[in-house]
Amino acid sequence: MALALVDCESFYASCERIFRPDLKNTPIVVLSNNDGCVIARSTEAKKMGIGMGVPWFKVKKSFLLQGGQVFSSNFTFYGDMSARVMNILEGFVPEIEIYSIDEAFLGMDSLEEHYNLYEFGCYVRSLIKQWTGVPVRIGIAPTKTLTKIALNEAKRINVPTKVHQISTTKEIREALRNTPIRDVWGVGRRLSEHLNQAKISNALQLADIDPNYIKRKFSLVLERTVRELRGQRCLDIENNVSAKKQIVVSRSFGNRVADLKTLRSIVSNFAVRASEKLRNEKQKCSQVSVFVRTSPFSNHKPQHTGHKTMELLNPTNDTRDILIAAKKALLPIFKPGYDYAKAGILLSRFTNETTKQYSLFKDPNEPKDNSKFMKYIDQLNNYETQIYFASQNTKRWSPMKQNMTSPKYTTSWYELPIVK
DNA sequence: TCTGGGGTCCTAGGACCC
DNA sequence: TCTGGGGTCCTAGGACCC
Repeated sequence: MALALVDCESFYASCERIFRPDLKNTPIVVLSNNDGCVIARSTEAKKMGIGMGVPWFKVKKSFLLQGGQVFSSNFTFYGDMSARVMNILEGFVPEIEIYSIDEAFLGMDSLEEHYNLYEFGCYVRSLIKQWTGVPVRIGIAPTKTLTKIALNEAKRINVPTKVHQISTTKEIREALRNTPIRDVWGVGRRLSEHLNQAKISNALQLADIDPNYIKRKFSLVLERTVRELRGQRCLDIENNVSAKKQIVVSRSFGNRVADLKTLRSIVSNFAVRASEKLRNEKQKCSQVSVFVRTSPFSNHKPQHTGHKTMELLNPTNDTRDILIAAKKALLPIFKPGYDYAKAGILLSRFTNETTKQYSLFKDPNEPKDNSKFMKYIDQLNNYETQIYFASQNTKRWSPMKQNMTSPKYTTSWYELPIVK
Protein backbone atom coordinates (compact mmCIF):
# COMPACT_ATOMS: atom_id res chain seq x y z
CA MET A 1 0.00 0.00 0.00
CA ALA A 2 1.56 3.24 -1.03
CA LEU A 3 0.75 6.78 -2.02
CA ALA A 4 3.10 9.47 -3.21
CA LEU A 5 3.10 13.21 -2.75
CA VAL A 6 4.81 15.27 -5.43
CA ASP A 7 5.63 18.76 -4.25
CA CYS A 8 7.25 21.46 -6.38
CA GLU A 9 10.17 22.94 -4.49
CA SER A 10 9.68 26.64 -3.62
CA PHE A 11 7.35 26.63 -6.59
CA TYR A 12 6.88 30.30 -7.50
CA ALA A 13 10.53 31.07 -6.85
CA SER A 14 11.57 28.09 -8.99
CA CYS A 15 9.30 29.27 -11.82
CA GLU A 16 10.96 32.67 -11.83
CA ARG A 17 14.29 30.94 -12.24
CA ILE A 18 13.33 28.82 -15.26
CA PHE A 19 13.83 31.54 -17.86
CA ARG A 20 16.45 33.37 -15.83
CA PRO A 21 19.39 30.96 -15.55
CA ASP A 22 21.47 33.90 -14.37
CA LEU A 23 19.55 33.66 -11.08
CA LYS A 24 20.68 30.09 -10.42
CA ASN A 25 22.13 30.66 -6.97
CA THR A 26 20.54 34.00 -6.23
CA PRO A 27 18.10 34.25 -3.32
CA ILE A 28 14.60 34.84 -4.75
CA VAL A 29 11.34 35.89 -3.11
CA VAL A 30 7.90 36.26 -4.68
CA LEU A 31 5.39 38.70 -3.20
CA SER A 32 1.62 38.63 -2.75
CA ASN A 33 -0.72 41.12 -4.40
CA ASN A 34 0.17 44.74 -3.69
CA ASP A 35 3.67 43.43 -3.04
CA GLY A 36 2.44 43.02 0.52
CA CYS A 37 3.85 39.76 1.89
CA VAL A 38 6.49 37.23 0.97
CA ILE A 39 4.64 34.16 -0.33
CA ALA A 40 7.50 32.13 -1.79
CA ARG A 41 11.21 31.88 -1.09
CA SER A 42 14.02 30.04 -2.80
CA THR A 43 16.24 27.85 -0.61
CA GLU A 44 18.82 30.63 -0.47
CA ALA A 45 16.21 33.13 0.71
CA LYS A 46 15.00 30.70 3.37
CA LYS A 47 18.57 30.34 4.58
CA MET A 48 18.75 34.11 4.92
CA GLY A 49 15.96 33.83 7.45
CA ILE A 50 13.17 35.31 5.33
CA GLY A 51 9.99 33.90 6.86
CA MET A 52 6.88 32.75 5.03
CA GLY A 53 4.25 35.47 4.98
CA VAL A 54 6.39 38.26 6.44
CA PRO A 55 5.51 41.78 5.30
CA TRP A 56 7.84 42.73 2.48
CA PHE A 57 8.63 46.18 3.84
CA LYS A 58 10.15 44.60 6.94
CA VAL A 59 12.77 42.55 5.10
CA LYS A 60 13.11 44.51 1.86
CA LYS A 61 16.19 46.50 2.70
CA SER A 62 18.38 43.75 4.07
CA PHE A 63 17.25 41.24 1.45
CA LEU A 64 18.12 43.49 -1.47
CA LEU A 65 21.38 44.60 0.15
CA GLN A 66 22.43 40.95 0.32
CA GLY A 67 21.84 40.58 -3.41
CA GLY A 68 18.37 39.07 -3.34
CA GLN A 69 16.02 39.22 -6.32
CA VAL A 70 12.33 40.04 -5.81
CA PHE A 71 9.29 39.42 -8.03
CA SER A 72 5.63 40.44 -7.85
CA SER A 73 3.40 37.40 -8.29
CA ASN A 74 2.77 36.26 -11.86
CA PHE A 75 -0.01 33.74 -11.37
CA THR A 76 -0.76 33.30 -15.06
CA PHE A 77 2.75 32.01 -15.56
CA TYR A 78 2.81 29.81 -12.45
CA GLY A 79 -0.55 28.31 -13.40
CA ASP A 80 0.76 27.36 -16.81
CA MET A 81 3.93 25.77 -15.42
CA SER A 82 1.83 23.88 -12.89
CA ALA A 83 -0.38 22.49 -15.67
CA ARG A 84 2.71 21.23 -17.49
CA VAL A 85 4.00 19.40 -14.42
CA MET A 86 0.59 17.86 -13.67
CA ASN A 87 0.28 16.78 -17.28
CA ILE A 88 3.47 14.78 -17.06
CA LEU A 89 2.38 13.13 -13.82
CA GLU A 90 -0.97 12.18 -15.35
CA GLY A 91 0.90 10.22 -17.98
CA PHE A 92 2.64 8.04 -15.41
CA VAL A 93 0.08 6.96 -12.84
CA PRO A 94 -3.47 5.64 -12.99
CA GLU A 95 -4.63 7.74 -10.03
CA ILE A 96 -3.81 11.36 -9.38
CA GLU A 97 -5.27 14.10 -7.24
CA ILE A 98 -4.12 17.62 -8.05
CA TYR A 99 -4.19 19.01 -4.58
CA SER A 100 -2.94 22.54 -5.15
CA ILE A 101 -0.99 24.55 -7.68
CA ASP A 102 2.24 22.89 -6.57
CA GLU A 103 1.22 19.53 -5.12
CA ALA A 104 -0.31 16.29 -6.32
CA PHE A 105 -1.05 12.97 -4.64
CA LEU A 106 -0.45 9.83 -6.68
CA GLY A 107 -2.03 6.43 -6.11
CA MET A 108 0.79 3.88 -6.27
CA ASP A 109 -0.97 0.70 -5.11
CA SER A 110 -1.13 -0.84 -8.56
CA LEU A 111 2.47 0.09 -9.40
CA GLU A 112 3.92 -1.41 -6.29
CA GLU A 113 4.23 -5.00 -7.51
CA HIS A 114 5.93 -4.07 -10.77
CA TYR A 115 8.23 -1.26 -9.78
CA ASN A 116 10.61 -0.19 -7.11
CA LEU A 117 8.71 2.90 -6.01
CA TYR A 118 11.78 4.82 -4.94
CA GLU A 119 13.41 4.35 -8.34
CA PHE A 120 10.15 5.16 -10.05
CA GLY A 121 10.03 8.42 -8.08
CA CYS A 122 13.60 9.32 -9.05
CA TYR A 123 12.81 8.69 -12.71
CA VAL A 124 9.66 10.86 -12.67
CA ARG A 125 11.50 13.57 -10.85
CA SER A 126 14.30 13.74 -13.41
CA LEU A 127 11.83 13.81 -16.31
CA ILE A 128 9.87 16.69 -14.81
CA LYS A 129 13.08 18.59 -14.26
CA GLN A 130 14.22 17.96 -17.81
CA TRP A 131 10.91 18.72 -19.51
CA THR A 132 9.76 21.73 -17.46
CA GLY A 133 12.71 22.92 -15.40
CA VAL A 134 10.67 22.59 -12.21
CA PRO A 135 12.42 20.78 -9.32
CA VAL A 136 10.09 18.50 -7.36
CA ARG A 137 10.35 16.45 -4.19
CA ILE A 138 8.54 13.16 -3.78
CA GLY A 139 7.43 11.50 -0.55
CA ILE A 140 6.18 7.91 -0.62
CA ALA A 141 4.28 6.31 2.28
CA PRO A 142 1.16 4.27 3.12
CA THR A 143 -1.16 7.27 3.78
CA LYS A 144 -1.48 10.88 2.66
CA THR A 145 -0.57 12.25 6.07
CA LEU A 146 2.53 10.03 6.11
CA THR A 147 3.67 11.19 2.66
CA LYS A 148 3.98 14.67 4.15
CA ILE A 149 5.99 13.16 6.99
CA ALA A 150 8.23 11.42 4.44
CA LEU A 151 9.00 14.75 2.79
CA ASN A 152 9.83 16.25 6.15
CA GLU A 153 12.16 13.39 6.94
CA ALA A 154 13.87 13.69 3.54
CA LYS A 155 14.67 17.28 4.37
CA ARG A 156 15.89 16.44 7.87
CA ILE A 157 18.30 13.73 6.80
CA ASN A 158 19.09 15.65 3.63
CA VAL A 159 18.31 13.05 0.97
CA PRO A 160 20.19 14.18 -2.14
CA THR A 161 17.72 12.65 -4.63
CA LYS A 162 14.80 14.52 -2.98
CA VAL A 163 12.80 11.29 -3.20
CA HIS A 164 12.07 9.44 0.03
CA GLN A 165 10.02 6.42 0.95
CA ILE A 166 8.98 5.34 4.43
CA SER A 167 7.29 1.96 4.61
CA THR A 168 8.52 -0.21 7.51
CA THR A 169 7.21 0.43 11.02
CA LYS A 170 10.72 1.32 12.09
CA GLU A 171 11.17 3.91 9.35
CA ILE A 172 7.77 5.41 10.01
CA ARG A 173 8.23 5.65 13.78
CA GLU A 174 11.65 7.18 13.34
CA ALA A 175 10.24 9.83 10.98
CA LEU A 176 7.31 10.53 13.32
CA ARG A 177 9.63 10.97 16.28
CA ASN A 178 11.48 13.67 14.38
CA THR A 179 8.42 15.60 13.25
CA PRO A 180 7.31 18.47 15.50
CA ILE A 181 3.57 18.42 16.11
CA ARG A 182 3.08 21.70 14.23
CA ASP A 183 4.46 20.11 11.05
CA VAL A 184 1.80 17.41 10.94
CA TRP A 185 -0.68 17.93 8.10
CA GLY A 186 -3.96 19.02 9.68
CA VAL A 187 -2.43 20.44 12.85
CA GLY A 188 -2.43 24.21 12.69
CA ARG A 189 -1.49 26.92 15.15
CA ARG A 190 -4.45 26.48 17.49
CA LEU A 191 -4.37 22.70 17.66
CA SER A 192 -0.63 22.56 18.20
CA GLU A 193 -1.02 24.94 21.16
CA HIS A 194 -3.64 22.70 22.71
CA LEU A 195 -1.62 19.56 22.05
CA ASN A 196 1.50 21.11 23.49
CA GLN A 197 -0.41 21.89 26.66
CA ALA A 198 -1.30 18.22 26.80
CA LYS A 199 2.45 17.44 26.55
CA ILE A 200 2.17 16.16 22.99
CA SER A 201 4.99 17.74 21.08
CA ASN A 202 5.90 15.37 18.27
CA ALA A 203 4.04 13.28 15.73
CA LEU A 204 4.97 9.96 17.35
CA GLN A 205 3.36 10.96 20.64
CA LEU A 206 0.21 11.90 18.76
CA ALA A 207 0.19 8.63 16.83
CA ASP A 208 0.43 6.63 20.04
CA ILE A 209 -2.76 8.05 21.54
CA ASP A 210 -6.04 6.15 21.30
CA PRO A 211 -7.95 7.65 18.34
CA ASN A 212 -11.27 7.32 20.19
CA TYR A 213 -9.91 9.42 23.01
CA ILE A 214 -8.73 12.04 20.49
CA LYS A 215 -12.18 12.16 18.97
CA ARG A 216 -13.81 12.78 22.32
CA LYS A 217 -11.27 15.32 23.54
CA PHE A 218 -10.56 17.08 20.26
CA SER A 219 -12.38 16.36 17.03
CA LEU A 220 -13.23 13.91 14.32
CA VAL A 221 -10.72 15.63 12.05
CA LEU A 222 -7.83 15.08 14.43
CA GLU A 223 -8.92 11.49 15.00
CA ARG A 224 -8.49 10.87 11.28
CA THR A 225 -5.06 12.44 11.40
CA VAL A 226 -4.06 10.07 14.22
CA ARG A 227 -5.27 7.04 12.30
CA GLU A 228 -3.43 8.19 9.20
CA LEU A 229 -0.23 8.58 11.21
CA ARG A 230 -0.71 4.97 12.37
CA GLY A 231 -0.83 3.86 8.75
CA GLN A 232 -4.59 3.46 8.49
CA ARG A 233 -5.78 5.11 5.29
CA CYS A 234 -8.67 7.51 5.97
CA LEU A 235 -8.15 9.98 3.15
CA ASP A 236 -8.28 8.59 -0.35
CA ILE A 237 -7.09 9.94 -3.65
CA GLU A 238 -9.91 12.14 -4.89
CA ASN A 239 -9.59 12.10 -8.61
CA ASN A 240 -13.01 13.31 -9.60
CA VAL A 241 -12.69 17.07 -9.51
CA SER A 242 -15.73 17.97 -7.48
CA ALA A 243 -17.64 21.11 -8.29
CA LYS A 244 -16.77 24.25 -6.38
CA LYS A 245 -19.09 25.28 -3.56
CA GLN A 246 -18.15 28.90 -3.40
CA ILE A 247 -16.30 31.51 -5.42
CA VAL A 248 -14.47 34.39 -3.80
CA VAL A 249 -12.93 37.46 -5.40
CA SER A 250 -11.30 39.82 -2.95
CA ARG A 251 -8.35 42.18 -2.78
CA SER A 252 -6.56 44.45 -0.40
CA PHE A 253 -6.17 47.94 -1.78
CA GLY A 254 -2.85 49.60 -2.45
CA ASN A 255 -4.35 52.85 -1.17
CA ARG A 256 -7.17 53.14 1.33
CA VAL A 257 -10.63 53.87 -0.03
CA ALA A 258 -13.06 56.06 1.91
CA ASP A 259 -15.88 56.95 -0.47
CA LEU A 260 -18.80 54.86 -1.57
CA LYS A 261 -18.46 55.72 -5.23
CA THR A 262 -14.96 54.29 -5.55
CA LEU A 263 -15.83 51.30 -3.40
CA ARG A 264 -18.85 50.57 -5.56
CA SER A 265 -16.80 50.52 -8.74
CA ILE A 266 -14.27 48.17 -7.14
CA VAL A 267 -16.96 45.82 -5.87
CA SER A 268 -18.49 45.92 -9.35
CA ASN A 269 -15.21 44.76 -10.83
CA PHE A 270 -15.11 41.89 -8.33
CA ALA A 271 -18.70 40.97 -9.18
CA VAL A 272 -17.93 40.86 -12.89
CA ARG A 273 -14.90 38.66 -12.34
CA ALA A 274 -16.75 36.34 -9.93
CA SER A 275 -19.59 35.94 -12.44
CA GLU A 276 -17.11 34.96 -15.14
CA LYS A 277 -15.62 32.33 -12.85
CA LEU A 278 -19.10 31.06 -12.06
CA ARG A 279 -19.99 30.65 -15.74
CA ASN A 280 -16.68 28.93 -16.27
CA GLU A 281 -17.70 26.40 -13.62
CA LYS A 282 -21.02 25.92 -15.43
CA GLN A 283 -22.87 26.78 -12.24
CA LYS A 284 -25.43 29.26 -11.01
CA CYS A 285 -25.57 30.83 -7.58
CA SER A 286 -28.43 31.99 -5.43
CA GLN A 287 -26.44 33.80 -2.76
CA VAL A 288 -24.26 36.87 -3.18
CA SER A 289 -22.30 38.22 -0.21
CA VAL A 290 -20.18 41.34 -0.06
CA PHE A 291 -17.74 42.34 2.65
CA VAL A 292 -15.63 45.42 3.36
CA ARG A 293 -13.13 46.03 6.10
CA THR A 294 -10.60 48.52 7.36
CA SER A 295 -7.01 47.47 8.02
CA PRO A 296 -6.63 45.45 11.23
CA PHE A 297 -3.04 46.67 11.35
CA SER A 298 -3.87 50.36 11.67
CA ASN A 299 -5.21 49.88 15.16
CA HIS A 300 -4.91 53.56 16.03
CA LYS A 301 -7.64 54.29 13.48
CA PRO A 302 -11.36 53.53 13.80
CA GLN A 303 -12.13 50.00 12.64
CA HIS A 304 -15.12 48.67 10.81
CA THR A 305 -15.97 45.44 9.09
CA GLY A 306 -19.26 44.77 7.40
CA HIS A 307 -20.73 41.91 5.45
CA LYS A 308 -24.11 41.32 3.93
CA THR A 309 -25.62 38.38 2.10
CA MET A 310 -28.32 38.74 -0.54
CA GLU A 311 -30.59 35.84 -1.45
CA LEU A 312 -31.61 35.59 -5.09
CA LEU A 313 -35.04 34.28 -5.97
CA ASN A 314 -33.75 32.48 -9.02
CA PRO A 315 -30.28 30.98 -9.38
CA THR A 316 -28.24 33.01 -11.85
CA ASN A 317 -24.84 33.38 -13.43
CA ASP A 318 -25.73 36.53 -15.31
CA THR A 319 -23.32 39.34 -14.49
CA ARG A 320 -26.14 41.85 -14.49
CA ASP A 321 -28.10 40.08 -11.73
CA ILE A 322 -25.01 39.59 -9.65
CA LEU A 323 -23.99 43.22 -10.07
CA ILE A 324 -27.37 44.42 -8.84
CA ALA A 325 -27.22 42.14 -5.80
CA ALA A 326 -23.65 43.16 -5.00
CA LYS A 327 -24.43 46.85 -5.14
CA LYS A 328 -27.51 46.35 -2.97
CA ALA A 329 -25.44 44.46 -0.41
CA LEU A 330 -22.76 47.13 -0.30
CA LEU A 331 -25.09 49.99 0.61
CA PRO A 332 -26.00 48.96 4.19
CA ILE A 333 -22.47 47.86 5.12
CA PHE A 334 -20.67 50.96 3.93
CA LYS A 335 -20.17 53.57 6.64
CA PRO A 336 -18.66 56.95 5.82
CA GLY A 337 -15.64 58.06 7.79
CA TYR A 338 -13.62 54.86 7.56
CA ASP A 339 -10.54 54.08 5.50
CA TYR A 340 -11.32 50.76 3.87
CA ALA A 341 -8.39 48.46 3.11
CA LYS A 342 -10.07 45.43 1.60
CA ALA A 343 -13.30 44.30 0.01
CA GLY A 344 -14.60 41.16 -1.61
CA ILE A 345 -17.51 39.25 -3.01
CA LEU A 346 -18.52 35.66 -2.31
CA LEU A 347 -20.90 33.64 -4.46
CA SER A 348 -22.50 30.52 -2.95
CA ARG A 349 -25.44 28.10 -3.02
CA PHE A 350 -24.67 26.72 -6.40
CA THR A 351 -26.89 24.76 -8.71
CA ASN A 352 -26.01 23.25 -12.01
CA GLU A 353 -26.36 25.62 -14.94
CA THR A 354 -28.67 23.27 -16.82
CA THR A 355 -31.20 22.61 -14.08
CA LYS A 356 -33.82 25.28 -13.85
CA GLN A 357 -35.75 25.85 -10.67
CA TYR A 358 -38.86 27.89 -11.35
CA SER A 359 -39.98 30.20 -8.64
CA LEU A 360 -43.38 29.68 -7.13
CA PHE A 361 -43.86 33.41 -7.43
CA LYS A 362 -42.51 33.69 -10.92
CA ASP A 363 -42.86 37.13 -12.34
CA PRO A 364 -44.76 36.80 -15.60
CA ASN A 365 -42.74 39.70 -16.99
CA GLU A 366 -39.43 38.06 -16.18
CA PRO A 367 -37.29 38.02 -19.31
CA LYS A 368 -36.70 34.74 -21.06
CA ASP A 369 -33.47 32.93 -20.40
CA ASN A 370 -30.87 35.08 -22.04
CA SER A 371 -27.71 33.24 -21.18
CA LYS A 372 -26.61 33.71 -24.78
CA PHE A 373 -26.01 37.36 -24.05
CA MET A 374 -23.45 36.57 -21.34
CA LYS A 375 -21.83 33.89 -23.50
CA TYR A 376 -21.38 36.51 -26.18
CA ILE A 377 -19.83 38.98 -23.76
CA ASP A 378 -17.47 36.26 -22.47
CA GLN A 379 -16.40 35.46 -26.01
CA LEU A 380 -15.65 39.08 -26.78
CA ASN A 381 -13.70 39.51 -23.57
CA ASN A 382 -11.60 36.48 -24.41
CA TYR A 383 -10.19 38.36 -27.39
CA GLU A 384 -8.77 41.83 -27.55
CA THR A 385 -12.03 43.64 -26.81
CA GLN A 386 -13.04 44.41 -23.27
CA ILE A 387 -16.70 45.00 -22.55
CA TYR A 388 -17.35 46.84 -19.29
CA PHE A 389 -20.48 47.33 -17.27
CA ALA A 390 -21.39 50.90 -16.45
CA SER A 391 -20.66 50.65 -12.73
CA GLN A 392 -17.19 49.20 -13.19
CA ASN A 393 -13.95 51.00 -12.64
CA THR A 394 -12.45 50.79 -16.10
CA LYS A 395 -9.13 52.41 -15.31
CA ARG A 396 -7.83 49.87 -12.85
CA TRP A 397 -9.18 46.52 -11.97
CA SER A 398 -8.58 47.12 -8.30
CA PRO A 399 -6.43 49.81 -6.75
CA MET A 400 -3.40 47.56 -6.51
CA LYS A 401 0.27 48.34 -6.33
CA GLN A 402 2.49 45.89 -8.11
CA ASN A 403 5.48 46.59 -10.28
CA MET A 404 8.03 43.82 -10.19
CA THR A 405 6.25 41.24 -12.30
CA SER A 406 8.19 38.93 -14.62
CA PRO A 407 7.02 38.47 -18.24
CA LYS A 408 4.24 36.00 -19.09
CA TYR A 409 6.92 33.80 -20.64
CA THR A 410 4.68 30.94 -21.68
CA THR A 411 1.21 32.44 -22.01
CA SER A 412 1.58 35.60 -24.10
CA TRP A 413 2.88 35.84 -27.66
CA TYR A 414 4.25 39.27 -26.90
CA GLU A 415 6.29 38.15 -23.94
CA LEU A 416 7.87 34.93 -25.20
CA PRO A 417 11.48 34.55 -24.16
CA ILE A 418 13.91 35.36 -26.98
CA VAL A 419 16.90 33.12 -27.64
CA LYS A 420 19.87 35.06 -28.93
C1' DT B 1 3.89 54.41 4.44
C1' DC B 2 3.83 49.46 3.39
C1' DT B 3 0.80 43.16 6.41
C1' DG B 4 -2.36 37.96 0.26
C1' DG B 5 -6.11 35.32 -1.81
C1' DG B 6 -8.98 31.39 -2.40
C1' DG B 7 -10.67 27.39 -0.80
C1' DT B 8 -12.66 23.06 2.35
C1' DC B 9 -14.71 20.70 6.24
C1' DC B 10 -16.72 20.39 10.86
C1' DT B 11 -19.54 21.78 14.72
C1' DA B 12 -22.28 24.27 18.07
C1' DG B 13 -26.30 26.30 18.51
C1' DG B 14 -30.54 28.52 16.82
C1' DA B 15 -34.96 27.87 14.47
C1' DC B 16 -38.37 25.02 13.74
C1' DC B 17 -41.32 20.82 13.95
C1' DC B 18 -44.48 17.55 16.40
C1' DT C 1 -42.29 26.75 43.26
C1' DC C 2 -43.23 24.07 39.20
C1' DT C 3 -42.78 25.34 32.30
C1' DG C 4 -41.03 18.48 27.74
C1' DG C 5 -38.40 15.84 24.83
C1' DG C 6 -36.59 14.59 20.74
C1' DG C 7 -35.63 15.29 16.23
C1' DT C 8 -33.98 17.79 11.69
C1' DC C 9 -32.16 21.46 9.09
C1' DC C 10 -29.47 25.45 8.44
C1' DT C 11 -25.88 28.77 9.24
C1' DA C 12 -22.04 31.37 11.11
C1' DG C 13 -17.78 30.90 12.63
C1' DG C 14 -13.60 28.33 13.57
C1' DA C 15 -9.78 25.74 12.09
C1' DC C 16 -7.21 24.15 8.64
C1' DC C 17 -4.89 23.90 3.90
C1' DC C 18 -1.68 25.89 0.11
